[in-house]
Amino acid sequence: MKKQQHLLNFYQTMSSRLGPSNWWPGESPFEISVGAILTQNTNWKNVEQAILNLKSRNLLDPEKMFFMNDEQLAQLIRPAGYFRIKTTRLKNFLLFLYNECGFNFSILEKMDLEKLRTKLLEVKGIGPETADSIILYALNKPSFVVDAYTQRILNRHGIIHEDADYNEIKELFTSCLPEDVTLYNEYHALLVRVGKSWCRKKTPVCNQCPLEIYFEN
DNA sequence: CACCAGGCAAGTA
DNA sequence: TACTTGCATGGT
Repeated sequence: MKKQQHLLNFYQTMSSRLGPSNWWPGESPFEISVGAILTQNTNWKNVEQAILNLKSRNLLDPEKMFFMNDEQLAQLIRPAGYFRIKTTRLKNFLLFLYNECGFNFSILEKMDLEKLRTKLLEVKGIGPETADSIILYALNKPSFVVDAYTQRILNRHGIIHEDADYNEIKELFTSCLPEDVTLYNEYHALLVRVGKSWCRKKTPVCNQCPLEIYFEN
């Protein structure tokens, strides 16, 4: 079967079994962007606590965080792990925001997608997944997000080779799917939900994974 | 105890 | 260029 058909069937199977995801959890483009940086190689539960630490003090605000002392910010985001490096990464991103749009996300939304992505990738601490997460989930522009779960799930179903890199996997999705923000949003959300439940790192197969069930049919 | 979590950059050869 | 290591908390 063609890869495109597989990817479309994956989506149908996950969507019908799991229902809508309503992603990304977060109340504003800024909160979503902060979450995208904090969740790098980190359990989302830990990120929630870090964001709550900021929110409860009314400090989840780009200007306040920009001028916040590094040590204070580090202590607030500590539950998210890698807290020193992530403090620097957040500050780098905040400087980017100040320079590009004066902390006004609606200006970012008007930028050309590829130009924006290139500029985000120039920020130290923002790699391809974080950039795409910000573009897709905070700015609602169509840039497919690839993560470790995506790679693992596709690999175990023989859709991609073991060492396929980020751009190769991203290109597979963008070449097979219509360029649609809602579809990109929901597809990645579903893959993460499936991955969290069924597709651990050292488990050779995705036990009871909906996609396995799809393959049995 | 080992292993993992919605990565990324810097160091080494 | 290709591989390795550091970053760190909190849950199973």
